[in-house]
Amino acid sequence: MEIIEVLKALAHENRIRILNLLAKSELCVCELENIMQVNQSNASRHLAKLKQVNLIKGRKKAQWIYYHLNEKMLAEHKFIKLLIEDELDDFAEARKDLKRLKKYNNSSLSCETLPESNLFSK
Amino acid sequence: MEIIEVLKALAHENRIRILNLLAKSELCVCELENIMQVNQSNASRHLAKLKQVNLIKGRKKAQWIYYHLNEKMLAEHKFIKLLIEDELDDFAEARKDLKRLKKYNNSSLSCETLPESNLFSK
DNA sequence: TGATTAAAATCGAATATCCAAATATAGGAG
DNA sequence: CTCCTATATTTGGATATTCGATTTTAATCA
Repeated sequence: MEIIEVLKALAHENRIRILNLLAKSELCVCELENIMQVNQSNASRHLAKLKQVNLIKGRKKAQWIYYHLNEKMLAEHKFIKLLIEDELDDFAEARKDLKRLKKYNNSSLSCETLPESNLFSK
Repeated sequence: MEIIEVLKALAHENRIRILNLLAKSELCVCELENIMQVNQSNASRHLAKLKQVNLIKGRKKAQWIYYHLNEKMLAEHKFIKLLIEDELDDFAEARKDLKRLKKYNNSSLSCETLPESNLFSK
């Protein structure tokens, strides 16, 4: 594990937004796409970079891959945990993401029904 | 203060090495140049980026500018403090820098005498 | 089997970051 | 003032990163 590589992985708005969301709940690409309002290619690419440096892990379930934070990594590198938990409150975009996550959780949408919905009026 | 900008400033080997050194002692550009064995332009450029996001501060003394960590920033963003203090032990280049810093401190060299010395056989 | 769909990988283009070398600035020292 | 030296900035080119669009892979299901 090369610390500089981890820092580079952390130094992108979309990747920080993903970590912020995954800290609240496990999510798959299609959910991240909708909540963050980015396209599939973008979400997937940034997830790949986070996975590459072991910040997140994927868990396959049917045709979806649910991503979650790699707790082992966070335990071994406390600064990352601190960053995600304590530093994102005044990052506007991350706050909006949490609002949309809440809206999504309150709806009864799921991966199966997301495509035909327009919860966030794409 | 934009957290993403700070993360970008942190995501470079030479800048992390600078922070690692400044955590041990206040240093000017010519000292960093010698200890890190990079050229003047390189040291200066990375210092500028660190200063731009408020991670370090400069203190002018005669013709030298001595740089030190911005303690206020570290106090307000604990994850940075944790990163610098706890995560660089197994970053080989940073360890070498500390050895050279020690060697420099044990020598009786200073900014005045550095140019004509060849402590690190440039 | 073939159609559908989630996710990953690839493409070329745009943008950003990096570098060393050269130049500029600014503050002593003579 | 002029020369010298520490530091900063600019330049031009190389490399890296990012992007949306598209294609590929792999799993599901009719």
